[in-house]
Amino acid sequence: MNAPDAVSPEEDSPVGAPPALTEPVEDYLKAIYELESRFGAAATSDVANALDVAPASVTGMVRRLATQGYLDHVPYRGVQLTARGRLAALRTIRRHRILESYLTGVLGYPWDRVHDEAERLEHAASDDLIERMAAALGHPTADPHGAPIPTVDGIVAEQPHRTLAELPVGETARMLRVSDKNPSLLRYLAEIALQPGVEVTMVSRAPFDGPLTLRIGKNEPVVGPNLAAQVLVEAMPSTGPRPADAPVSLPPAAASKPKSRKSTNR
Amino acid sequence: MNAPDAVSPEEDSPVGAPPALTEPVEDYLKAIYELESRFGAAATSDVANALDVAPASVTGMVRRLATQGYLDHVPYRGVQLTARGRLAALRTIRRHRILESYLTGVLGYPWDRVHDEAERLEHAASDDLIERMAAALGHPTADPHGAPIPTVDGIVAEQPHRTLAELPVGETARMLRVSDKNPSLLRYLAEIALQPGVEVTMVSRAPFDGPLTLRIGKNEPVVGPNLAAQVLVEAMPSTGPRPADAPVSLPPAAASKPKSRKSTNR
DNA sequence: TCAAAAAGTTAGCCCCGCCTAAATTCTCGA
DNA sequence: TCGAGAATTTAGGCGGGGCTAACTTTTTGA
Repeated sequence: MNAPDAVSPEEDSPVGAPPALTEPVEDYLKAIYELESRFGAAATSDVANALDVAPASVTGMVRRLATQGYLDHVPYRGVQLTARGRLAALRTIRRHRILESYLTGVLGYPWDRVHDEAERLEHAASDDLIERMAAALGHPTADPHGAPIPTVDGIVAEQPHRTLAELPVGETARMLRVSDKNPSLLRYLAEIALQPGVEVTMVSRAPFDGPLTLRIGKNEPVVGPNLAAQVLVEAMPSTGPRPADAPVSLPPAAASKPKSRKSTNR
Repeated sequence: MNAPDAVSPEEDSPVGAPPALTEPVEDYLKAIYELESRFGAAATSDVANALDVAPASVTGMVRRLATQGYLDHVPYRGVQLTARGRLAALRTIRRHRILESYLTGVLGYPWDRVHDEAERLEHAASDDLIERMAAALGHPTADPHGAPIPTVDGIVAEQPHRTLAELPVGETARMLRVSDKNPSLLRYLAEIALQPGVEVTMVSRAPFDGPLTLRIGKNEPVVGPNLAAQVLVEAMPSTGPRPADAPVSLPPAAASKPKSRKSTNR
């Protein structure tokens, strides 16, 4: 029997099953998503930089992804995810963050070493495995670095925030989040006990972009403005009323199981 | 400075770090290892069959792996792993089996569903992760299907065995092992409680290759000779003296943590 | 305003895995 | 022993993902 002309005789299931993206494709979508949410758009060179490939390679991949409906591409202008692309990206990000949570929460990984491992596992783990891990952790809403974990259907609870560098002298805020991509930064933060959920006070600020003195618990570490700019804290002082509209993602210091959590640095 | 002529200016570290095999390469080596230990040699068509690729593809890959020193290839004759290839294969197999053990032992996977998951994860998990999982399980020596887990330096404790089909009427033996690759078989075995470590008695045997009646605990399931041929049991009746030379791999029913283990089938 | 620099794209190429079709070699039974 | 059929290899291709070099477009600052 020959194919009828009405029904598209494509090979994949009608609806629901995602078409099984390749590893590089997942990486591109994830990187573009992150650039987009950071800068509003993703430039070719930024994507190239993020993925450590040549700009020409990005152009090629972007064209392919555009024809497949994952993104819109205006030549020389930039790239933007479609709803489809965004969902795919968020799926990968969910996997990544749940994996990071599991590795620290259950397997005792230090928080500076989970990124690379999750980066590889996120492409290999089945949905079933990811959900089992999430369940084992009590369905955490943020990863060990404070990044919110998207839901299965791609909803992310982004918290309003400012950087620690912006915290006025005398004010106290709760540490919210830090990038998972800089191991040595993470090791240092662990050393001064600056982790998501912890309260930090701006004690003083040296002039001309000089070092900042913080109070964290009983200690008063002095940090550079560079570092402080990478640490996100709550938008409002913790004494103020919490904004009721934004869904609250518990930072993992509070959200993760009372499991060991000893020695986050090695 | 230009390269001196004595030292090979290759890119990888001098010794110790394996050169990072691709996923297909790991699959080929593993498949060839398994065929070799089952039949003494690996035929092109068997490899093609095991990996579900065309025979011509196997020839191509085999040539490449031979030039890289993972195996010896005599055209039209067959293929054999070198020490290097065997070690690489065993590394993958170790990962696979530890993953299977972890998935059932910690994450509650039924034993018929771990194979596919492990098949993907084995290429992505770091050595560190694998060893953490092994440690969490108390360093098991066999996977949930009874297959021995190679050590880090590639030593496998193969147990002497016979198939359940060969067990004489009236004799009892301990179930040792079954392939992890046939989910429906595994589900059935779980149903009749025939799992590694369990004692099984051959009650009777119908003539002309007819069905076999077993005793497992209080039950007397009747199974076909086909099924029985796929189940490995101890070589010696459990009443005889255990051979002292062969290192004993505890089957996971005894070896794995007293962790839940509830509901191995789903 | 306008030219140089920066950013992006095209052209052309490579390697890895895989495929089919067409040889070639091996094996086995008549 | 010899020829058909089975197994294997070669030839020729393909797509994915990556690269460099050369070209175009955009941006920028003098």
